[in-house]
Amino acid sequence: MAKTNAEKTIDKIVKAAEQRMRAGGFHGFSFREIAADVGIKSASVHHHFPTKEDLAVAAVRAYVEREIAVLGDPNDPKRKPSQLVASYIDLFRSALRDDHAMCLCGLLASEAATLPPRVTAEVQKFFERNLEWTTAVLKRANPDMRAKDVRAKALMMTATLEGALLGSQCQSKLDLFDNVARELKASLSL
Amino acid sequence: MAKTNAEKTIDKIVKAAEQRMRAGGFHGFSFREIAADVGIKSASVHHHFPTKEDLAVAAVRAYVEREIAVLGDPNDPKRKPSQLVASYIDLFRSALRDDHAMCLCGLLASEAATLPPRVTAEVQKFFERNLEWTTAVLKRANPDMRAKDVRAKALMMTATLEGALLGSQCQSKLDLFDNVARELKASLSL
DNA sequence: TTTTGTCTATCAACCGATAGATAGATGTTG
DNA sequence: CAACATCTATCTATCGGTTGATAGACAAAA
Repeated sequence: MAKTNAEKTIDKIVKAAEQRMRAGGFHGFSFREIAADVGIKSASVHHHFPTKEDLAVAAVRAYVEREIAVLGDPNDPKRKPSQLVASYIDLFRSALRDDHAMCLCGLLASEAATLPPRVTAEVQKFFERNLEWTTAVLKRANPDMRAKDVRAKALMMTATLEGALLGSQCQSKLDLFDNVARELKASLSL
Repeated sequence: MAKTNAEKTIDKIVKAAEQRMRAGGFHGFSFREIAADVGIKSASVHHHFPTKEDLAVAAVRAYVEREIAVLGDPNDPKRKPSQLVASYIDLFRSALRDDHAMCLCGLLASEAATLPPRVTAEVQKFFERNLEWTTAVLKRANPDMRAKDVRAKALMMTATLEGALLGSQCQSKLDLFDNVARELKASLSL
């Protein structure tokens, strides 16, 4: 089923909002900038997303859905846990290498205190979904480990990657990220 | 030597700017908000800090100097490396517990792409100074390790703590941070 | 004909920044 | 010491520009 013109416009708006937010956060972009990116007027953006909160929520949802889809099933027997971890790391790495940008939800999480409530809620979902996925993978890799310890390892994995993204993009050095990723892999003993 | 009234005002402005930025980033605060926090008018803030960039630079500098001063000498023979690491972790933890806020430089690093150049430069210095300190500590703890590996471990330590701050403050759960911190300590084998 | 997506035009509020007045502190000179 | 001059920190008032958001016209599509 082909997309209607309206759906194409909406996709373009959401994509532009994601990119702008990944560069400057929720307070760092405007409807007029988004409109210019897409090639329409700001009133037309408001027609699809009445408020800035609506637009940000849509952008975060799309981002999270895309991420979860790329990661796939953590219990897929055709993929080894070590491969899944590697693909998880590579997902974060690609944000830096391909988009030269932060993880959208990492950036928004840091602004959480000043975000509209529904945006904060969507960002929280990102971390919950990540924790489910990473916990499932690490549970497969460490079947004998206590659930609490698996969870702690899973938390650390995401935290380390988000933090590595922070530091690396500030200094725009991909090798910083790679050093951290290598060390992380080692500490997970996979 | 006592502080003049002007110095007191400047301190209040810088402190307010730090707090506002730690909540909403560079694009998330205004001169009028700062002025209201301090109890003066926005024109008076401009008198001390002509541009927003100037104010942000001053806030970051003060933040970094304070952090380095709290950490102290990484080679102080009276403090064991494990104690120094514990105090480093606690520094990040206190941001969450006492201020209910992000690390200023962690937040600004994520906005780096849209920051005025001198602000980005100060934030980079934060990470450089942190890397010097953590490398010195971990070198003491692992005298036989190759310098490159020590550096990687040091990078991971800061990255993990910044990332833990991100996730924890978004969900406003201190125990998330503590779980990550415990796991980090374990992986450093101290 | 109704619905939909876009437009133009506009709003009040807020933004960073500047100009100029004023009062008080500080310093200089007779 | 007294008188004058300068400097400093604040104020009020305002600038041009931007912000998120709304109203209403219009054309195309269903």
